[in-house]
Amino acid sequence: MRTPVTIRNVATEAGVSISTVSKALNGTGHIGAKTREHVIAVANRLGFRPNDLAQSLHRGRSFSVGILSNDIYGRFTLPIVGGIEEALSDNRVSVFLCNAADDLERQKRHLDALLAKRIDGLILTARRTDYLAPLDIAALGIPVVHAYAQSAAPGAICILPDDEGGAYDATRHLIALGRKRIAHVGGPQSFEATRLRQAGYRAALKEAGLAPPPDSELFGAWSEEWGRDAARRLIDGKAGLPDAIVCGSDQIARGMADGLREGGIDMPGQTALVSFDNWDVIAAATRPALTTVDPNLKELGAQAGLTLLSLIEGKDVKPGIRRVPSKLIIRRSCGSPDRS
Amino acid sequence: MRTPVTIRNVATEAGVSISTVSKALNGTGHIGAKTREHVIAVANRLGFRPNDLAQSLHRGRSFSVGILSNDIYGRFTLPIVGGIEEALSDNRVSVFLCNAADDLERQKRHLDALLAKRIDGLILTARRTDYLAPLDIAALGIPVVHAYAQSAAPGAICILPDDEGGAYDATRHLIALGRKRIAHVGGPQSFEATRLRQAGYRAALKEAGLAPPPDSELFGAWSEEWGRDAARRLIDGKAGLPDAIVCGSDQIARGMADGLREGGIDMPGQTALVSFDNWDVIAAATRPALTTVDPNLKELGAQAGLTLLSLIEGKDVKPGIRRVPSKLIIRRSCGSPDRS
DNA sequence: GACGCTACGGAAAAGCTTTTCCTAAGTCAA
DNA sequence: TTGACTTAGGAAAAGCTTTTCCGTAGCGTC
Repeated sequence: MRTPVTIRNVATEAGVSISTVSKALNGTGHIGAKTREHVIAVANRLGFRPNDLAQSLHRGRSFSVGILSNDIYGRFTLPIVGGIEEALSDNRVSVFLCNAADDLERQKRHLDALLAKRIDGLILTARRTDYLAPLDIAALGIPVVHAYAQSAAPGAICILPDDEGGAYDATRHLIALGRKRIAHVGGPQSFEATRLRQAGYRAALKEAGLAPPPDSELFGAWSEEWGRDAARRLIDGKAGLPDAIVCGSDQIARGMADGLREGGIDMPGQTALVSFDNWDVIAAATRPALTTVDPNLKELGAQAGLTLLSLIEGKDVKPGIRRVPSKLIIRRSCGSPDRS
Repeated sequence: MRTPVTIRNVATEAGVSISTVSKALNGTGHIGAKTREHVIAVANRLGFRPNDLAQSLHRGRSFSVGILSNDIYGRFTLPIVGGIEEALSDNRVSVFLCNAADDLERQKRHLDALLAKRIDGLILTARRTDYLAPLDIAALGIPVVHAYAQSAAPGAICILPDDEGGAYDATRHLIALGRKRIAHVGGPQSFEATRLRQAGYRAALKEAGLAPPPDSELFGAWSEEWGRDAARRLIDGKAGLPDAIVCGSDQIARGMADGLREGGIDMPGQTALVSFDNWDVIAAATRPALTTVDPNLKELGAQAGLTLLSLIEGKDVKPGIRRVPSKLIIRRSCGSPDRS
């Protein structure tokens, strides 16, 4: 392990003082052009890289932030963290990743370490959008943004997906394709996301002068198995087969597609499907490939990162919930020309 | 944004010098018990948290490391990074996450930032195990470990999954269950992982005095579609249906299972399946649920983290490739009692 | 030649902590 | 009472950088 080159090494080699090196490299003070060029050449030759820790000590800003995730293993985490990392690294800020893992003791340890490292700010992420972060953010003394998580703290800033708007758009899309008897098969009702997606579905129906068919708003697990069960219920139901189904997630939709196909239903001919998540490994592999609402999680992460940056820079940011618009990804399951 | 409490604030409040505060809090030097208790009480009351940056400057170690991932969005990344993070945070080391995204310019920027922040070490991860990191690690001057990636650099340390051993175990398991005509349906031959899994399958067959049935070693994409195609080829093949199939991934196996079921084949009765990845969203949802090789990626990450820690602490670590043993996760597809 | 102004670079202070060296006070033994 | 030793705490230096203040030299003008 090599000792990094310090400003003193450069000063000695260049035959000037350390303040001259600093000024030459930073273009500050008054350093003659010849001296400046000479110092820069020496610094480059020696591979001098200023010690960021020392700089941070002096400038009062570390150009690092923490991501404290409550679910580092969850599939939503990847695009969110990816979006955060990209937005911040593009702005010279490095990102610590910490996994709290639903463990308050671990969370405390991470916070202690991050605060000791004088991070400029913190982003909290969770597994589900209705997660209430158990954290006194005011006591941290640094800017905090919640991404895919909420907070009971006054003045909190939360960046969330637009579940209601996404379901509204997806249902509108089906209506625009001429579908009239549209069912909704959601996840667990205990999830706010389930309820918001249902609300968006209902809003679109209402606006079109339609109503949900009888017994066609169903709820179950976030699983393919529930999707297959729901398919059987809709095939066997007294109300007749819906001509379209809004599924609460790609997994449910995949089960629904398998169940309908095995029940002899042609998709999207007899029944069209749309769903949520744009979880590619599922959505693209389902037969037919799923038209699905992409919650734009990478963009959500990027907005969280940039919002935190604004806070760090002392800009005014309006507190509260901000919802990132989703995108409808068209594949075959809805029956419109495949645009993917 | 509140200014953090410094050691000077504590010294002033406690009526002692800053060196006394440092000694009292660290249990160094000679500080009387009464003075020590008083200083600690004041420090706690003020919420003093030593500035880690200043400490790092003095002690020459930052207790932070970098993870430079070449695929932050890939599904292998989650458990690897999770394992790294957990192992290191349990040892007081914080983890920077950086996404190089197959972009040498971005990679350079990240490295510059990390080296300036005087990280203690670096872990490189990639999307595939045969990725050769394009990096002169000797020039970094800090310890480096590769996790799920390789390096042409002499003395490099690479932690990889045991693809060959996992396929060997899975195939041995099928043989132990009495299967005799065992096919192999892998991913792209351009992947080292495909070739190693095939080698493990062949080793187990050879050891049992068996041979691959004719036309039963097939290769295609990492996709369900390829799995369905392969199912048709095996059903229609002249060699007769194999009584077991080793699939190169869960995705391939899922397509295989769908293809076989739709071709009227009973699984695991007529044909048993094993596969690779233990990608839960696929493996558990496949009908029948997949017996699959878990490459133990979280453990791989943990070992990478602990290996880096040993390097940082100046311990002797043998260079080269280290393979983390996999685990065979038993579900229904192999035909043995469901132990999951 | 004297005075004033500006460019230039060095020394010192500052940011925050830890460690070392020094000094004073207290205690004990002769 | 004196000398030796130990405890206790403060001042200064160190880690690495940036910034400010100061002094000197050079140049131009009167």
